[in-house]
Amino acid sequence: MARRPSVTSTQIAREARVAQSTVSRVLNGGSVSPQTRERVLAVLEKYDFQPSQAARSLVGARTGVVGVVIRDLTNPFYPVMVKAMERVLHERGLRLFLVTDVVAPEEGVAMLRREGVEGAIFTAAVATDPLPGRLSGHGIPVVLCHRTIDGFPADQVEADNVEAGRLAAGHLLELGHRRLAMLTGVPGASTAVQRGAGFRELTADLPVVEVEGGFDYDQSYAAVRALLSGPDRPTALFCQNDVMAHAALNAAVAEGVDVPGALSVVGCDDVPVSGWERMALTTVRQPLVRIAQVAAELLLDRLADAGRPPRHEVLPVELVTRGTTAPPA
Amino acid sequence: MARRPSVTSTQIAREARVAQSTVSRVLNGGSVSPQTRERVLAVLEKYDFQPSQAARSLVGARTGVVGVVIRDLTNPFYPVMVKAMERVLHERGLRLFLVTDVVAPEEGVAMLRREGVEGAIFTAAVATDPLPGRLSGHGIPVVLCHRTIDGFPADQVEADNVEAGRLAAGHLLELGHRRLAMLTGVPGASTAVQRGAGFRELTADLPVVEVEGGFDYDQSYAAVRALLSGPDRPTALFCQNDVMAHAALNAAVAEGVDVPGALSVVGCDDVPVSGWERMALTTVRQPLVRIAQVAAELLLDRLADAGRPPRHEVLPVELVTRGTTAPPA
DNA sequence: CTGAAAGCGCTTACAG
DNA sequence: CTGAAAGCGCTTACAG
Repeated sequence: MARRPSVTSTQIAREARVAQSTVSRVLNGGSVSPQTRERVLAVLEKYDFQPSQAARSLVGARTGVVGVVIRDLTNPFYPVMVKAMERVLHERGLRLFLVTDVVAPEEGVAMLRREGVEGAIFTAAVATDPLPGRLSGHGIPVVLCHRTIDGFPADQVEADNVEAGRLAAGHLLELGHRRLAMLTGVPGASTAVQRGAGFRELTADLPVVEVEGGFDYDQSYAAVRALLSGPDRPTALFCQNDVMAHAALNAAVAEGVDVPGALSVVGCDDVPVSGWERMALTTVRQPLVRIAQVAAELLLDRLADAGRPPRHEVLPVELVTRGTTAPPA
Repeated sequence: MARRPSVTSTQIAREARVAQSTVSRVLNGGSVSPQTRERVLAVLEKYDFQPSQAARSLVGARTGVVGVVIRDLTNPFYPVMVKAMERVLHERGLRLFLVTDVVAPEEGVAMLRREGVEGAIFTAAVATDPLPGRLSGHGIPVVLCHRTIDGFPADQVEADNVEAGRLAAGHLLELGHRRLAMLTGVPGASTAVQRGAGFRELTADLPVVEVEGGFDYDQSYAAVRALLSGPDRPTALFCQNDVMAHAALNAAVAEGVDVPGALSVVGCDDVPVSGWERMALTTVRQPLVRIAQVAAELLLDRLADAGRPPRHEVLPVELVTRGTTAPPA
């Protein structure tokens, strides 16, 4: 049950006939004579010694841990981001501590603080979310990634979601659609707000049926089935993210509605699955990996210079036309 | 840069006019008089105090951290497992430290040791993998989950993969297929070996074309396109996991091969995507979530009793018939 | 270059 | 019930 290191630096020191601080120096690149270093290294290797992070964190200036708050790891979107962040963080010797929706939000913040994270990246904050504020209130740097909060005094990075909405609307309008519907995301999420705003900007003179999908597959599937089986079925549907668009595509099959023959569907994100021949989703691509990288880099920069004014990066998006859109019948 | 707790238990103690050890006692449920407890609790709440895990781990009997080694988080398979494990581990107050393929395997083991994990769950070990052995060699309990290693002296849990192969073969044979192909996984992975063995058991008298997909989408996609565009195209294809089956389904579209009209496809796993109307993959379901739960439980039991003989759980599978299989033309 | 010492923030016996 | 003290395994000045 007790989980104590099998060997400690003190034991290494004893066996190498040096002071414990000398072991520490060869471990951390302090000045040590070649002979001594040699001797210590030999013992280090003999035991395959690994210094305790707990002790290091406790005494050192930094813990080397960065928190990453993910909403739902099973959304194909997030693993891609986590991987990208992990790459740049790991390169700089930082470890990452994942907090998912398995723990309650409040508990998540407590965990991050107990863990002594040097900073945290939020990937799915909503405007009303008190957590990022609470963390930075405790002096821990926060980066808002993918979803942002207007006026939040921190580094933020996101796609040009307004433009994404415009691109989707423009594409559908150009094809000749006039009976439009929009499957909306989580109320209050910046991505939902912005994508919706962009879409409405170009469709202001048209009635657009709005249905809430909450960025969730099951909710969207049910909502779209209801929409398609009801009266006044739209000829085109803009989904505020790809997961909802996939749900829509499948719901259409279930309802016997041909896509794109009887219904055009546009998504937003361009996750890997959307490129599959069986899905062939027309969507607006956002630079997923790049967004995650920038988030990690913003945090790194912040850790290097706490006084730097916050930056807000907005990355470009592009329409990817595939097989789910066509002119109305 | 320095990441020190904003408040320490010593400061709390001072403000509450008690000894630091008393603060520790109210935190950990030691015996404290109601009045004293009240007073300390007030200060604790005032600062929203969170004790340092580093200090706790260093002094305490346990770190409360469990390692989970994941091959590729972007395979839809693993997030589901991680989530399930996290649920049961979190319930018992354990945190989980994720190691993905972003770090080199050797480095992964070193990280787990530095982190002082009380145990580790491997989700994608292969027979030749030295890592599980190395970890348990350092006295750290290991559980093999999903993929197992024959004769490895540790707790293991997996699906009945041999039966899975049999079910797939039986289904295809029953439909009347005689020109079969199999898309194989990572050589040496128990899942690949067992599913392959089960499939061959029922098809021993038939020539079965084997193509290596390595459990990887891109590799499988390329392999299946080559297979379908070549001579002697099979009428049925068993894919040793769903990701490869999805690749096959999409490759078939790319090659203009109708499924199930000209080609039947069977997968293995039954990940969520396989149930989508657009995919409708006939597959062998393995109890993903249950496997992950059992893995976590096995580790918990092991931590409670290090001397218990290792258990090896094999969970049942079932055929899920959907739209990608039919009699040969 | 090297050692002795202090101290990080806690938990855990040990007295009282 | 409560406090004083030891100690977890390290890093980091500080002497020599």
